[in-house]
Amino acid sequence: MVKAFETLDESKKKRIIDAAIHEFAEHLYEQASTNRIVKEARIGKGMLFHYFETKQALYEYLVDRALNVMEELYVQYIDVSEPDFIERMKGSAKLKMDVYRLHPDLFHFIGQVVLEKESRIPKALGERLEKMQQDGLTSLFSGIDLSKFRDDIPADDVMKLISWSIEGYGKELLAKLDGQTFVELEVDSYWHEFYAFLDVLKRIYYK
Amino acid sequence: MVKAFETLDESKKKRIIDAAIHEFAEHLYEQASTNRIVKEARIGKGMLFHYFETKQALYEYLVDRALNVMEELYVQYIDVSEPDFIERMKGSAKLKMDVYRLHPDLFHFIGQVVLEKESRIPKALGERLEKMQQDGLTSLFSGIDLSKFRDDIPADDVMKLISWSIEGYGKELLAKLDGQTFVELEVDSYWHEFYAFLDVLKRIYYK
DNA sequence: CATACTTCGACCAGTGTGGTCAATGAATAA
DNA sequence: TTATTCATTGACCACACTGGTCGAAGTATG
Repeated sequence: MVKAFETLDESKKKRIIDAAIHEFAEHLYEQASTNRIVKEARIGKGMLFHYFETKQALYEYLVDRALNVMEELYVQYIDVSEPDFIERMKGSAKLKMDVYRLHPDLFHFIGQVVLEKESRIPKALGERLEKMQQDGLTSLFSGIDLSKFRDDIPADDVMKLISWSIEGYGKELLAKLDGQTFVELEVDSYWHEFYAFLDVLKRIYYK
Repeated sequence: MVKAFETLDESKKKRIIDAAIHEFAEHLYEQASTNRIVKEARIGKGMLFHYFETKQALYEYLVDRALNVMEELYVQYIDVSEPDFIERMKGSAKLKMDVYRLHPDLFHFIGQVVLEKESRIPKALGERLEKMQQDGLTSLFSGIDLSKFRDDIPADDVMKLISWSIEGYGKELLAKLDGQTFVELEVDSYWHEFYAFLDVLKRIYYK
């Protein structure tokens, strides 16, 4: 029963969740191994199946948790009232990069869940996930003040071009940061470079 | 011995190669199953190990073959004498998309080979692969006439922005095309749209 | 008929799977 | 103290699948 798991002391709980997320982040459901999870979490095999009835139940618990975390972070970063497209993208990009840097396993885990062809998750969770993706899109592209864009290129194209450019920039940055650890100050300097990059994009694509 | 395999009638040979490439395209080396390969190729298990001594030998044969195909296509599409950046990118994009559409398994297979952390392939093959990647980069970015670019943005940044934009466009196009089959005429219309898109990029990033 | 080559798939030992359960330890209640 | 309850372990289970082997059957050629 999950009850027993919830009343566990925080550190052991975290160890188990981290180990499980890590395993499911690196393998699809079928390939993920409960043996490796208990080993990494440093608990006996029996305990895992005491807390969660089956591998599937564990998986659903993790998906639920991941969705909660993401939904929480989401409102913190995305400002749908901001009419400037690039400014709104700024929040979205920060969200993505922060999640990636702070919780890389969670990031990959959600990726795997989405990727899983035969959806493993019950309808309710699937709908929440889909809603999250849908909201992500609409909250990025709707209610934008299009009049700021240069008008020799259709607004839709401008938004796509800007998105792709930011995506490319983010990927390059992530590759550069890969494996490094950062003090706050250094991270700040990367954000400054990013803001400068966004200004370049404004110069290119705004009137 | 590979000799016996090479003297096989073409259709059976193709069936085996296709099945094997397909399997290694969808799984990493360890996860790829010789059982599934022989099943898909409709041959007995014994035959596979008659033609190739081990799974590893089969794998290396496939990598070699894939490299040959890629090297051949490569010279056909990339014109290093073209000084116009976007024109050169055009060839590269066509190469990528054609390979993806015509030989999607081969495309993914090479991806898996590159991805494989502990390199499975002998040094000689590894060097060929690395050379291919290296050449791919240098032949895209060196010898470009930078004077065409607008000069309020560093040339390096312009090239990156253009690359990212084309990449994004390609990904969107591929998603749109996913699963569809095309007669030549329809494909042409997509290329025309692509050329128009490249003209937009020229308008944006060239003087 | 004999010889050689092709083809098959049952079989091998090994590894790993999700899940169980008898046994022990530890804590609490009487 | 003893009795009871719950936490915890890891050996163990049946099963699935692995890369690779090999004896036998089939086929072609001499």
